[in-house]
Amino acid sequence: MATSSGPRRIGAADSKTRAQLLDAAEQLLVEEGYAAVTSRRVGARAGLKPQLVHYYFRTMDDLFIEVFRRRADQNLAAFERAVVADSSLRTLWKLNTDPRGAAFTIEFVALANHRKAIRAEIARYAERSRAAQLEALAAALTADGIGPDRIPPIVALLLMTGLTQVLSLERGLGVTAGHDATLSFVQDVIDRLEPVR
Amino acid sequence: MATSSGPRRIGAADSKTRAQLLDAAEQLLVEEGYAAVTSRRVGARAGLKPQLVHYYFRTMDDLFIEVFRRRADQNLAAFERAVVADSSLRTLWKLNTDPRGAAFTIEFVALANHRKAIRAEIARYAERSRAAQLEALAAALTADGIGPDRIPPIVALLLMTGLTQVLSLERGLGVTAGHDATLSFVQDVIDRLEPVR
DNA sequence: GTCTATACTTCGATAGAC
DNA sequence: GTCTATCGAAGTATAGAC
Repeated sequence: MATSSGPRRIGAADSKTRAQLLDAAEQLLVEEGYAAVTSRRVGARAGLKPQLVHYYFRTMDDLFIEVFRRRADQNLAAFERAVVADSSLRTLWKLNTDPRGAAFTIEFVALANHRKAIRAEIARYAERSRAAQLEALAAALTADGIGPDRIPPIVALLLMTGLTQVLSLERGLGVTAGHDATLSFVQDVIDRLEPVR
Repeated sequence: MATSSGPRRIGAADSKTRAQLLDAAEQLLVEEGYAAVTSRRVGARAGLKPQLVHYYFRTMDDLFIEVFRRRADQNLAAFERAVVADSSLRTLWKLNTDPRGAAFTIEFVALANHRKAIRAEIARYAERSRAAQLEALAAALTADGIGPDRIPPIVALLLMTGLTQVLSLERGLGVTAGHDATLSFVQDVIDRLEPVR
């Protein structure tokens, strides 16, 4: 049952202003970390009044969730488009090492660590993303003649994900010793499995 | 040259009160994330006045750095003690999968993302830790008959680090599909290289 | 070494006029 | 849909008495 005067007005989901606020929030998040994403600063970055943040998003958590969902959906769609075009191991590796979005991911994992609503949203995306990647990788390994007895696809996926993750994380710290050697080692393995013609 | 009245008093490094504040800060960090580590909450957790935080640590950044340094030194010392006692691949893997300190690491990486002084401190530790682990892993691989032509130690190290990292990160999100299969796969590999007698 | 007191800033969120 | 105005809470940091 609604209260007497209505809980509070909320802006339309297809508003242009709303999209501008999401853009501003995402920029701040990537450039300065989630602590910089406050209603006041998001408003200023968008050239709008901070109160509009609370008009379009009930709480700051809602804003974070919408920022995450928007980007996550885009990433997943891009991955699936790329795999349809070319599902080779080489392509999957290239998609995984794409550095864009590394800062984005780190911030959200940190946020997830102490905000339940956000953790739930990220977990849902992680599972969807995992399923899509596992399917693609399993197919690529089979095509290259690597059966699950050699290495189960899930193991290969976790190794690949972990490796790209640790590389981008260390790069963020300015620690890059051994990175080039590792990248060319992986590239050699792929080149041997999938000779360039 | 010191200013007329002196910049500000600072507490002794061996103070018991100071150690209590560090303990409180570390607990808050692990349990609730770095956003919960405020002078007021640290003071309350330690059963002390919040102003004492500023007496023992000039700024909150200084406090974070001391928290990090203390734990990092302990971890590094423990690693080196363990390796001296037993430097097998099996032991190195076990040390790496130890879940304690996963939350700790995540919080500091997030912090490093937007606080320069902290990033520098973490980078220094990452390099020291990397060198120690690389040395130990290279020796273990050699002892097991795996030459650098099979897999360069740095590659093996980044794979191992990345894998344990992604596993603990996902566990934090509640996403654990495929984890058991992956852990037992790694265990099988180790068991084959280093048969239990 | 610890206390009280306090200056100053920034935050989330809401009410109500336009 | 956007504005002004504002409340109340929480944060960092400092000064100075005890």
